[in-house]
Amino acid sequence: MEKAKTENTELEILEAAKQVFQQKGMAGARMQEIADKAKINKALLHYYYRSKQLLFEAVFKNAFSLLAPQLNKVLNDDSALFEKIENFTESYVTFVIDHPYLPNFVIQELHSNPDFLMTLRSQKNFPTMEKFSQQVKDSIGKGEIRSIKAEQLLINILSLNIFPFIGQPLVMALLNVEKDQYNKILLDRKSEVATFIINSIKI
Amino acid sequence: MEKAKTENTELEILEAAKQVFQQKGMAGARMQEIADKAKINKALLHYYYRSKQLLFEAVFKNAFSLLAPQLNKVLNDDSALFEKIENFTESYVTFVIDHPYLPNFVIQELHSNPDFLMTLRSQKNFPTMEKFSQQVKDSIGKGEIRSIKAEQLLINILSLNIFPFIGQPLVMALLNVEKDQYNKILLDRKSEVATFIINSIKI
DNA sequence: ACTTTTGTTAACCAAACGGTTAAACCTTTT
DNA sequence: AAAAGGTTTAACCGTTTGGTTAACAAAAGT
Repeated sequence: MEKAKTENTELEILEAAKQVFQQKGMAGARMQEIADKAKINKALLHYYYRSKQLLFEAVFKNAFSLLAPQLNKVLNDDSALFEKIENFTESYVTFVIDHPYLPNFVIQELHSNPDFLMTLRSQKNFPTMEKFSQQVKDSIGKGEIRSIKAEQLLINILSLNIFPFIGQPLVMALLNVEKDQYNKILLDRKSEVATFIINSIKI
Repeated sequence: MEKAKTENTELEILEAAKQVFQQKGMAGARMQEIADKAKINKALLHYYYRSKQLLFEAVFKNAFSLLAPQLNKVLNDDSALFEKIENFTESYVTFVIDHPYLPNFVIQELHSNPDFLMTLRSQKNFPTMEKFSQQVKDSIGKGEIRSIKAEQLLINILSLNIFPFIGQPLVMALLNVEKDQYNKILLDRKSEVATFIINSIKI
């Protein structure tokens, strides 16, 4: 248990920072609030992470490293196309229930820090299109699906899965439903989305 | 030309505030930056809008009042279902090209101010589902489309149209394309999205 | 045992922030 | 032409913010 306390503090800071940054974003987050949530003195934040910017980047990279495997379920999984779409839709909903603020956080902050992607892309496990593109071409060749560009299909899959969470407040208002009811609608989408996509592309 | 100068200043402030708020959000926006962009003294911001909060609300309501008619093109237009989907997809892309930061801004800020919707919902022209729900039921009854819940279809339509803009930085990174190329992909979606949806639901 | 390193805190600091004030500057009214 | 009213500004104010310091406590090394 030598370094237990040290590593513990460092992780507790990261966990507290994750909560605050993901809910309020870089600009809205306060170092004092993070310190309070981690139950430590504010100076410790700087002892472990130097600056707000670096702490934010630690949180962001950590968040992206959780999101990337999800995206790879579409892009680099070995399963067949239809099965893959079903799996991703199923598992993405579960993923977001476990990390409610994460996708919104990543997408929002990428908007103000587009340069982050340059850093992330060089990292290993960064999702790439090649395998998925080939799979789509093959499926078209075999006559399993109609002709469609892989980029467009990918955008459609991501849109249908991710937007319902990001646009939640707006959609809830349009549908005029409360949180409980909206959650049921989201759970329905576990099957709805896959059906919708496959229906559109299968021959 | 009596009140020309006054109204001009007020509108120039609103325009400058729109740019700053929509790019940086409520928390990230600075009153000084808005004043600089409007080329006036910072005190004038408070002279016309009292506080940052009220100026923000003016910008937000203005933004939503532009977005609402777009949503009504799906929900309260008189055209037939397929035609409506085509029209919306076509006009939404054009709309976002004119107001690049707007949808992201509205959706993001609703996330931190869910209470705003209460205010907005009471406003006239706030989009409602009734007409669209009925239309979907009718289309199913006539055998034009397969059975699908109106809420799910609406979420699908909105997702496919809105997400490609909100998730732009992420999707650009995944597709490994630059802005020019991504814009071409977005323009392709003008037809792609409508085709995708109609393919999925038509019998 | 004691010295050195690592972890933690209270107090502090300069800069940035939203907001206010009082005076100057225009227009319009009389 | 001068009073009156609305418009604009420079200077200022109190608070909050990210970040630092110096002293202290707890381990680790010797």
